[in-house]
Amino acid sequence: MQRIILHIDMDYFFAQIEERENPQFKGKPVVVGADPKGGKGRGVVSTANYEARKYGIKSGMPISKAYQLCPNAIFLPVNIDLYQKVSNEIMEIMEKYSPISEIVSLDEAYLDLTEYSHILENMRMFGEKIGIEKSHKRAEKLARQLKKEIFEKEKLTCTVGIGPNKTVAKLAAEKAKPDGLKMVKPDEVEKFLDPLDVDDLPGIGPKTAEKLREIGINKILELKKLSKEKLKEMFGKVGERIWERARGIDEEPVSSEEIIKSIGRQITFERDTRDAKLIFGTFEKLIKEVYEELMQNNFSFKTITVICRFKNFETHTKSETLKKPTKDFEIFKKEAKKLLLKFLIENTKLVRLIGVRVSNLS
DNA sequence: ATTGAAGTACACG
DNA sequence: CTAACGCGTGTACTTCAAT
Repeated sequence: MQRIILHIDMDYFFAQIEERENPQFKGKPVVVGADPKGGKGRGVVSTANYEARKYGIKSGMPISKAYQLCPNAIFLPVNIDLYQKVSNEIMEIMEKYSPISEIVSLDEAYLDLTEYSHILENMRMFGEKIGIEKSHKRAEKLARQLKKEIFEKEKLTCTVGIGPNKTVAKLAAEKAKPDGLKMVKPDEVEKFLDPLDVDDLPGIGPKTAEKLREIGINKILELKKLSKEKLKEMFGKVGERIWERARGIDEEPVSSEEIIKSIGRQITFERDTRDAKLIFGTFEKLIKEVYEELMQNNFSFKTITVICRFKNFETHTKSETLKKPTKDFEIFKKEAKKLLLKFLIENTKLVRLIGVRVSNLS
């Protein structure tokens, strides 16, 4: 079955909302993220608008580096409640366009329009059977309409990619940003993918891209020369997915069902520390937050994992799996603290980050 | 031989 | 002074042990 998948991606989402709320920011570099604290901040950039990007500022970058690049930018904290509210409104609009949708994050979603086209075909609307060509025309029209509705109701722009599957739709959107609309039809997939960089493909991150670069592979066209077996040998199971994606093959369905598999919290201290009072006090807060979320979902847990990152960035985990699933807060607290204490006993380095996670939920 | 547990690596938004 | 690297969640891998 030939599908028609849309990927909807809001443009520089957090920063665009801040521009909307504060029109005086328009045309100026805006950086949403951690507090730069005069260049000493420890967090990272969440989103930067295009003016800020001109200075080389990108999401994920340490906020201290962003501050170096443009100290005069407008630095704003992440107002997640506002972004969540706006996101909900947008997703509600989006979901009217198809019963098959998938929300990926606050600012990204997929829609499967195949059904829609299919229904039209079978209905023989307007007295004629609608062929694949017309289905694509209709999908594009719907995408334009969706963009228009989001802009009129929310005063925010987005980019829509259309393709035969999620991978191609996402890449199409990626290449059409900002405020764009791009359709890649089934017979155009190869021509579209070949010149792209390998790390454009979902599943290829910095490490994988570097390994490929080492053997002289930079573009997807070159990546296709590697056999499935070779990629499997290099990257395991992921390698096979890479082989498929390089050829525009991706059967992943658009699906809204999400199963929570773990819940956790972690925090980086303002300064590296060995202060037991501070460490355990902070740890209790994390435990409480995790437990609260656990109870909101009425979950039992079986496995507790404690994460500890030291001054030198070495990160370690310790975990314990209980005999039986439980929802008991005291057991959670006691076991988690026991694990954290082990770290503090076997290691005297300053602590940068601590975290706690529960999994094996039921 | 299979399963489970512990710990780590990597990816993504 | 000796660079700088958050948070939350997921998958997959390796290693080791128990059944």
